[in-house]
Amino acid sequence: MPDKKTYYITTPIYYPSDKLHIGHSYTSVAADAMARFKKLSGYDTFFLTGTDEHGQKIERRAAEKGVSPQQFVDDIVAGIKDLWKLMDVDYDDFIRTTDPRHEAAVQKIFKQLYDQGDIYKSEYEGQYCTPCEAFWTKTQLKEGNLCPDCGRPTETVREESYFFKLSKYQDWLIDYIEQHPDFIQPPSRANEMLNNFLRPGLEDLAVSRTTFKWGVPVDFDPKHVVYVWIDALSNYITALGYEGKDDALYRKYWPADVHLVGKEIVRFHTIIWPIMLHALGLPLPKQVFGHGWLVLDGGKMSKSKGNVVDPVKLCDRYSSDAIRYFLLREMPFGSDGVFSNEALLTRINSDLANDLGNLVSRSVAMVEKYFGGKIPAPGESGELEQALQQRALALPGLVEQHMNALQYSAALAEIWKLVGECNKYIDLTAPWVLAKNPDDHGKLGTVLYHLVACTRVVAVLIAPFMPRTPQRIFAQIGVTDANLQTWESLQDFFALKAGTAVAKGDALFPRIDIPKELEELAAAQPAPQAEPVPEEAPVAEISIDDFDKISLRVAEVLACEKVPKADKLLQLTLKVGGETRTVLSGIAQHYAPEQMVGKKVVLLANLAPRVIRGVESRGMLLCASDDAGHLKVLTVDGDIDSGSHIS
RNA sequence: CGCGGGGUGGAGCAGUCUGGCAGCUCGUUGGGCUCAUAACCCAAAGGUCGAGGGUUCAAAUCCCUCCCCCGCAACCA
Repeated sequence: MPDKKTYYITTPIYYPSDKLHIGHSYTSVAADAMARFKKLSGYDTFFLTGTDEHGQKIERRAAEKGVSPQQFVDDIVAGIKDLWKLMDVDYDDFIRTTDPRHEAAVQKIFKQLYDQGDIYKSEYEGQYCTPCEAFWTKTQLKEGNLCPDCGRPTETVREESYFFKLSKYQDWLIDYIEQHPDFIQPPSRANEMLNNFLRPGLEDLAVSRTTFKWGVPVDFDPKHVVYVWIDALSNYITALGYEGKDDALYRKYWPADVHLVGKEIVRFHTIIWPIMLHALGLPLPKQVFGHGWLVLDGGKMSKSKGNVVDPVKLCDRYSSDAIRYFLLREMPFGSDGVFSNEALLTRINSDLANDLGNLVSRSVAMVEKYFGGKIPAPGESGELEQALQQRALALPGLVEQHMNALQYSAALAEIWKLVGECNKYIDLTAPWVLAKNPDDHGKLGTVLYHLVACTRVVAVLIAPFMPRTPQRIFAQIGVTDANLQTWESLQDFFALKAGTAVAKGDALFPRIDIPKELEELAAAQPAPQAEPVPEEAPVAEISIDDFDKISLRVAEVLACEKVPKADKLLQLTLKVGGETRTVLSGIAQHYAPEQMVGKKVVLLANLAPRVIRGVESRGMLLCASDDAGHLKVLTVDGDIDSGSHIS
């Protein structure tokens, strides 16, 4: 048997610090559908997913729960695997960065890069927050070098670190990207990478850490662990056995045909990863596809908004096939799409229940009613029949074209055109009229045969997208022979034998009463939860002496204007007793400048001055804010002279 | 001038690269049908294609200017 063409597709490896949400399902379902499609259409396919399990965040999460990091990730990974099972995400391998096979290979990769001089040891100077045990870059820090996590001051610390020479390869990469327009998809993402990162110049990348232990040790310098870049990205080849005992899979499947990634991590996959591979002398993946995000009605998904969409609940309620269909049909793969319950339910009703489900239902019902449940033999084909046959025969090719461009939505739309044609065909031929005249019995048989035959084609083609529904359709139209469920069988429109017994079953997708359903969903929606507050450090008690260090004054806002080019900053001119000062405050999204004028506000008056956006701010306005993001400035209760002291 | 995406009937989108009657799904209205999951089929209404200018026989599409929205970045003492 000749070797089949191979196809290797990957998802990102997810970070198991929390349960996955519908956004993760989106990527995995897309990868799964593609893998299934390629298998169906004759490729030797390999589909990899997995988890990125190292790092400080996991280490800390585990410590908070009082379990070992390994125990912590084991639990979450079990949940992730359950989710993929529920959603029929049928991966060929699940790589965990804690797998010994992976860790060993990562050490070898790291060593090789070091030996050839692409990784060198140096010092990494950064701001370190001791309580959080975390390094932060200059850009991550809050003003005054405060820790963005806990708000406490950080100190400048030099940490020994290994660095990867990205800069050495940047010109090569720019060239490569320009020469390979398909490498980064959609093309807008390539522009983003070139303009934002590559052309301005790359800095060498710190690829090891000494501040936490939960990672792959650098074998020749065990005080270091390999940091996320090399550890995580290399999964795509370590899973195949690269640098392992048996690299047959690597030799067979690498380079990958496509890495599917969310748009937020395109950067790592199109800059760091290609450079790593190139430095190792390995070929690059053929394509990195950055897909869009599911955006919720009310904005991005977040726990504090209480709008995280749980894929498990959706699948339980509507079936995983329905959810998969929605995810793949609703939006073009490269762009963001809105997820709403209403959009989901409308899709399920119109496409799945009304169009497809009802077509199967009415076709099978007529075979039962008019032909005693046996599929009739087709008679002579008229114009309508020939048109249907041609469409059905052309369909696999069209679907394949769209899938090769990762246009899932277009592929499904193409399949649904045939569904639509069938429904129309029923109206045009009016089988219930034919049934009344015994002379038309043959014609009636032709009509019903074509309906069932088209249904078979549809069932075969939707299998990659909706793995469960085809079997339910086959059961109804009497297709038991596996040979009638293959890609090849679609070349013969008449493959289905007359005389086959049909069996009417339950509705494939029961119609949903949308207004009622939306009400129930709203009622079931959990109230917005506060973000679990692991990072909130307890505030230490202070003495009255500590408080005496703080000078609070009443200040009157004389003038106020927006700071140009800053979304959040207002520049206020304040009268504090006899003195006038300028203070900047990040409240522009809550107050218009004119609203502030005349207010008597509370000023932290003895705060060290600071220059922000070129303006010196002398003091800080006191404001109250809640978890939901509301913000109010503090004012005094009634009139009192500006400059008054507050204690 | 920080980077990028977007503005097309009531809603969500395609079409823009490569100029040629403005299209799809949902919704609305009217009609048809009774095999079917109140499903299906047909028809209609509904758009100054964000604004203005330019090129052209012809612009949603190409060029210039401007406005608005969304990410990212910045910023939030």
